[in-house]
Amino acid sequence: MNVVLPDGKQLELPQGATARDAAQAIGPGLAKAAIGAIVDGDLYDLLKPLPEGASGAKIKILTEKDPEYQPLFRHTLAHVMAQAVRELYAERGFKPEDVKLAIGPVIENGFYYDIDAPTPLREEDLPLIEERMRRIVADDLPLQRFVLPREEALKRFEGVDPYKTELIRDLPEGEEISFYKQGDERYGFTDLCRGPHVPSTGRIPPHFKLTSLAGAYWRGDSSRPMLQRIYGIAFRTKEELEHYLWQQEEAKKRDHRKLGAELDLFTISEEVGKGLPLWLPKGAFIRRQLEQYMYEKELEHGYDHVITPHIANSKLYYTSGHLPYYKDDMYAPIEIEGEEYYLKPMNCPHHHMIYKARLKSYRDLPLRLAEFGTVYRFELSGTLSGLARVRGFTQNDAHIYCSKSQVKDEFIRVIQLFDEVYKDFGISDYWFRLSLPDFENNPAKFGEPGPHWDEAIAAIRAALEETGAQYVEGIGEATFYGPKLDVQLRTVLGKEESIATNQLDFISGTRFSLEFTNEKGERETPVIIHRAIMGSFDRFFAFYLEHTAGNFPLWLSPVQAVIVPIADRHLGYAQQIAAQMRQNKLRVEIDDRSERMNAKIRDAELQKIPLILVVGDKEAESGTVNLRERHAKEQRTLPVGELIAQMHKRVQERK
RNA sequence: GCCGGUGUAGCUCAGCGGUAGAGCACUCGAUUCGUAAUCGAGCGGUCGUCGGUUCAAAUCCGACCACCGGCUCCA
Repeated sequence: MNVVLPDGKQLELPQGATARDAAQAIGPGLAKAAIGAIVDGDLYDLLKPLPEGASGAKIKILTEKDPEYQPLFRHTLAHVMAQAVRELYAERGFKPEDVKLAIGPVIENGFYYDIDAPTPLREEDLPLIEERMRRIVADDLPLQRFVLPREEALKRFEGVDPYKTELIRDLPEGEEISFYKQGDERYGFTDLCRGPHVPSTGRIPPHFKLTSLAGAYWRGDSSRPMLQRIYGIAFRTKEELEHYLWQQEEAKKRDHRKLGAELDLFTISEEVGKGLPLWLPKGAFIRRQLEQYMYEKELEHGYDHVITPHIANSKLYYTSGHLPYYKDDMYAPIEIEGEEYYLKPMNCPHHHMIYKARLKSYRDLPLRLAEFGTVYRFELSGTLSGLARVRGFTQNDAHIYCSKSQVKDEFIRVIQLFDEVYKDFGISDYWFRLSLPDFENNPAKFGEPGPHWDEAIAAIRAALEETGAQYVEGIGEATFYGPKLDVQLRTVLGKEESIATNQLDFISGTRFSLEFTNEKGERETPVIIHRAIMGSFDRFFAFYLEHTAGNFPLWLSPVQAVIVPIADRHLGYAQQIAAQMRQNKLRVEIDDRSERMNAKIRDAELQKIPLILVVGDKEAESGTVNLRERHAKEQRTLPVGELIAQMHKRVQERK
């Protein structure tokens, strides 16, 4: 067969040749330096034969200088770790096969392996495992790849490792079943593996570290065994590893739970209940600002605001179809006068009843009902986290009732509203995820495919295309009543998170017998768009707090400025300008503690107050303030009136 | 909910079988100072909870609770 090198040269190779053979054919120097290859865009190792019929394939030999080879050593490290764990247990008197192995893939910055060990792994085992790993790397065990027929492959694992057995059984017929072996039977490790790997363990850069031990269900299914997952990170260079660790440290400083405590924004009290946050005055102020902002935005965009109670009769949720399917995710019912009431887990049914309260004409549509609706959901205790995952939260909720022909335009308006709002908050790195139904694997949830699904999906796709929004698609995450459009972003810790969600609903209209009279005088059922721009105020606030590291812009800062009098004799002047600023609706505090100015400035900086106003003799005489901006060393002096005008301008511009 | 880890003063942490400690914060006093921590004194803890072992438990053991890292879930 023929392969094409990056410089366009053709290379003739025998059938079954590997990338190693290709490198050798090019030259002995390259053969020595080679560590992997890119073949038609796919990462290959030196051990696996190039794809059959690869004639004309473009091949690029990788050396340690090419960052693309990173997954190779991360993958091999997972194997090295598995070997190390087996060695550790062998030392503790177990047989190697007592340590059962599930999967060990490459992930974003490293790798993990899911392990079923005879005794639980403990955190203190990690350094022991890491030490053995370093030795295996130093011993430079060569890797080999071999293929077995399905029967023989199964024979290796049957009755020994149920996980590998299941993996092989689930491989599609005709799929090649390959193994990678490092070292030998006496000192080494063999694993069922698709590859690719580095050619020997000595080629793994020593810049790795085991980071954590965690539980993980076999195949992510909570009804199956809980395995132990060891996470590791690995990089090509020491600098990359150190940079990553530094980044993680920095990110931890921005954790909204930490900042929430440091800046007196919110607290969670065990006595109130877990997942039920308490907003302290400063946090509550910002939350109110967010609500006020959204309230005005929604007015501009043609929404009507409604208010509904926090609980509802169980009948409402039978009508909606949420009971009994979501009963386990709701707070237990309250029995009153022989009837059951639930804390509301969502606002839609209440809004549907508002729609229904008066007869509707096509002239009323689209009808956009919005509410900052507080809902309660019984989330699993292990998932709760600060304000980002709670059991009681307030949604920036709205339901848009419209005709089928209006769906696309309404979705466009929703997407545009996202753009507008997120831009105002300086959030630019977000994308949409269109979640589609999975009829094949979950017919109970999604029912039958049909034109309503097709039309709904087509309308959302059209809206996304027309607005040019960035989006990805995912199968199986739709709701039972329609496709879902989530808004995704990345937290400071690099994790992808859904910040908001929108759903198209062609079922509730029927379930609740919602109607409108169309142009022809006929009764028609509206389609409903569930939309939440900020998602929940709680989670949005958590994200935004991390995004800004607590450096809120002036319009959102609970305290916009702190006045620092240099000595007590300047207190009168400080009070005078504070009064003047407050009359102009500015939020200002005076630091009148018996502290040195340096201490006051330091504390104001730590509290991330946007403006520090130092006043001393010079300022009092001239009616000015000395302004020091947050995190800026330089200062300027300006008249109080001008300061007020500048602050107003910034508040206006939301800067 | 499940797996692993952690719970000592409001916060950050030391102490890890023999009478509970430090810094910061707070209160009081002194200081009145020009751009990131002035000095001194005082207040403050049934060491997460309950039970066990021991002459003696913050310290060892068990159960529970909360939190952290994951898994799972997210209408």
